[in-house]
Amino acid sequence: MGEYHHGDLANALLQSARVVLNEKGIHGLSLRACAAHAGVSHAAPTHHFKSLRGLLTELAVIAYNEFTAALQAEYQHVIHEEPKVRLQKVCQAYVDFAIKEPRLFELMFSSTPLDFENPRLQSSSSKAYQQLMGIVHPLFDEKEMDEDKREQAEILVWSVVHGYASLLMNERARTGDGWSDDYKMTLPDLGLLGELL
Amino acid sequence: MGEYHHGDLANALLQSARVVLNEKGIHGLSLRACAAHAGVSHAAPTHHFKSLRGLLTELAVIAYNEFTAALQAEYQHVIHEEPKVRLQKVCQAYVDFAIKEPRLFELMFSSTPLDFENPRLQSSSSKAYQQLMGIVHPLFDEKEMDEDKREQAEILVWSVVHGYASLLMNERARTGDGWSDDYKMTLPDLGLLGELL
DNA sequence: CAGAAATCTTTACATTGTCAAGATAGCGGG
DNA sequence: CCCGCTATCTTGACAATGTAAAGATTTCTG
Repeated sequence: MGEYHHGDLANALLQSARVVLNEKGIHGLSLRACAAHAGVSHAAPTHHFKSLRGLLTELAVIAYNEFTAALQAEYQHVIHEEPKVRLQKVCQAYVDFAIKEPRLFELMFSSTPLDFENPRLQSSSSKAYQQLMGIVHPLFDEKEMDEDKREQAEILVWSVVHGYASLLMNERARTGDGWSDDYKMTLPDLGLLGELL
Repeated sequence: MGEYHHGDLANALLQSARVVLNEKGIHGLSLRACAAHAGVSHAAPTHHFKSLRGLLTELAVIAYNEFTAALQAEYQHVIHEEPKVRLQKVCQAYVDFAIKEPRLFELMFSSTPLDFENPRLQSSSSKAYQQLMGIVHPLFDEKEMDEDKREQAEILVWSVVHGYASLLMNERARTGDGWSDDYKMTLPDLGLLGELL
């Protein structure tokens, strides 16, 4: 059993962590459970990640990277559409990621104690933000807005899509991980806000 | 030391829980810490709340009630203003609650394992939702929208204010519980979305 | 006023994060 | 070829925590 020098135990543990995360949820994820799933001793993870916090942080880095990639992929896919459609579809991709990887989304944006001093996490999370804002920004080119208003409007767009995804995940948690009403999986037309406000 | 029959230990423990929550954060809140703060033995809380989950659930009930009360108070305060101003100010009250009681807001909407089967929690949380929707709904009276669109637009309004508050709390967690940029504490004018979409 | 019920304490145990010490493998220098 | 060095992993241990069981104490009830 005691195989020394696994080769790439750090990544193997991250893979195990992801499995455990999806099975047991974020609060069932323990260092010892990851170690057991990877087939190593209970204290092995400590030598690769400083602590549980360290492991969750590295997993969050992976999550942010996949999240950014998903947004980028959708953006490339709809790059020739008109601005409003682009925005709607990229925002839908935001929601889709939360639906497809609810535990990772939870890890990224819930109040999990991550190490925000970690430069890897800072980089990956700020890239995700820059990615989304880089997509939203061109929408303002036709409008007449000063820089302050632009930034505020960008934040509002981010807020609405993030809020929708968060509330959807929240409802998912309440109703017990199963969705009855599938129609909520599609983000409503953002133009409705334009009609209203 | 061993004073039996405290009188109202359940509420005393909830008060202690609130203090501990504000001091140590949601992950530092333990049954034993609450018991110690209330001056009782470490196993006392179990007899009033079934488990840690039970205590967090009751604390969330208090949080939802205060949240609803805050929204209601602001609504009464601006009831004579025009619809858009009403909406903006009530949404600001939503954000203000998150700013004033960040730990309670965290408890309510983060991925904390609460007992959503608890009828008290179901009641208090759904009341908060009904409260906000009851405020948003009159805004649609002048508009021509069918019922489906109305509901979707309501959800979007909820999403934008909740998303803004969530992202603000998120940033607060990253920057270490201290705000440098105070301007973010005021929700941007929702009319900006109208100009854009 | 005595037994019963409610309330709290004490004791105990499993789980977990984390640290320290030891064991094992791969590696380079003689 | 072999000795020692370093990285890697295991074993053992300890404190904190949730939680259950059993005992002690107070209040209630008939």
